Amino acid sequence: MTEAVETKQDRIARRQVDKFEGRRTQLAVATLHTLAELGYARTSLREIAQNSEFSHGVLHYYFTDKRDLITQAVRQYEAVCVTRYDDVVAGSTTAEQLRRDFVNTFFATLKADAPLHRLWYDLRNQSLFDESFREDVLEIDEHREAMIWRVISRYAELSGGEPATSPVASYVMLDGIFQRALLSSLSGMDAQVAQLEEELPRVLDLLVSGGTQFPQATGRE
Amino acid sequence: MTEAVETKQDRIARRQVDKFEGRRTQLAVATLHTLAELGYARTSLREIAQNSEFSHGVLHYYFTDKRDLITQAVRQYEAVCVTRYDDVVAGSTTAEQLRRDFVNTFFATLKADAPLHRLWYDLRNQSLFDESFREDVLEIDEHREAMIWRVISRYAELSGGEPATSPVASYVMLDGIFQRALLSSLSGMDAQVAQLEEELPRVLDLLVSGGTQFPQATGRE
DNA sequence: GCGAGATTTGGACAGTCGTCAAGAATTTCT
DNA sequence: AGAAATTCTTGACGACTGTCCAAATCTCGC
Repeated sequence: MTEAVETKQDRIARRQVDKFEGRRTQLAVATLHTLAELGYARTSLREIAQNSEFSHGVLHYYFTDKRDLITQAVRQYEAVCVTRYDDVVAGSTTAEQLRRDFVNTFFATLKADAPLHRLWYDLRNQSLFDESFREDVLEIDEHREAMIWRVISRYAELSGGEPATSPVASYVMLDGIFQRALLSSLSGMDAQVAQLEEELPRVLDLLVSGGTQFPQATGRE
Repeated sequence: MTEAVETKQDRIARRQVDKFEGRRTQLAVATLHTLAELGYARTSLREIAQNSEFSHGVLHYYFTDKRDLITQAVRQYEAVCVTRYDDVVAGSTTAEQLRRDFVNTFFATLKADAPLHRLWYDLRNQSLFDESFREDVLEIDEHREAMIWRVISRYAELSGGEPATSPVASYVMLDGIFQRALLSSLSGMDAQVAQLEEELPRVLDLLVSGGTQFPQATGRE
């Protein structure tokens, strides 16, 4: 039988593949940092390499393309961003606590991860021009929407209300607030950031108990 | 007196200045179209010149910089975009009519001017990385906010309600819906665009009559 | 219609870009 | 330890960028 030999070869091959994948993610992380710093338009492969411990040639050893590299970096971003409010949802036992923790986390990540967030908006915008980004962008946006919907539906549950809008509407409205707060924050307009922070709890109430209730209150469609 | 002579020279000089400014706006329009087509990251001066009837060298005769040129193009955009709902506000006599006309205009320009809108979001995002764009972007965003607030406050007036959020919150929430509808539209996800269109009237009601009323109902602060 | 000034052209420049390949350096296997 | 395979560096390439400039063309007052 060749089984024993194959498993041995497989082990070797798998270890090599793992190492290969390890370097890929390592370089993807360096790419992510460079993109967050410079934005898509001004990020070059040589600049990415300088933010890693390798030279620029190695990027074409691990990635076929610049597109391949950036796509991988975007996927790295997703892993970081998409579970941001899960602890808030899991750890809250009252509506007031959930609302407070959500608002705090919202503005904490706004300030702490501002470069990463502006990168996301940059890449999402690129997908409006470059079709090859669209698939990944839409998938990440779905996950972000689901993340927000977990907050909204849990808040409705705890407060005894019903969501007032669809999942997608809830997400994009809160995302609009986040984008504006990000722009204000990076522009040093602290007063406006504070105003939005003060107003966000009221918006949350608007989205779950205000006005006519959203017809289909169940999840995605 | 030299007055007669000066007015004559002035006439000549003014005509030349007018001609100069005319070319500037003409080239700024060509720039706007190129940017809307390719996005900021892939727009080059030679590409802009090809979309005009001149050669690439002439751009440095009328503009000092690439930045100067793009800034001028952005200002061109503002003139087009910022009065979009004024007719809707002026021509509506009932809340129902205003709501219907607003939603229709909202999705009409979404589809008709999609390239222009994605350019705006592209440039607004650039300002997150490039400080030199921020001033113009913030000014345009203020005008857009004021434009939306005219709709919201008029709708509140006609419906006998009060705005439920601040001007900035109303604007960014509706803008979030617009961005998402734009992405969905460009991605061919017509069902989602239709869903948002169907939901927008309810969102509008949420923003003026739903939940607790916004404390300071007057204009900008 | 002439001539001075305004306008436009097209090429040259110094950089930077993504991509690639040849060879050095390193790791891994026997 | 030596051989084989891998990983990484370095330099080169053609294409493209923003900028600048000398010369060609055009405009318009006289």
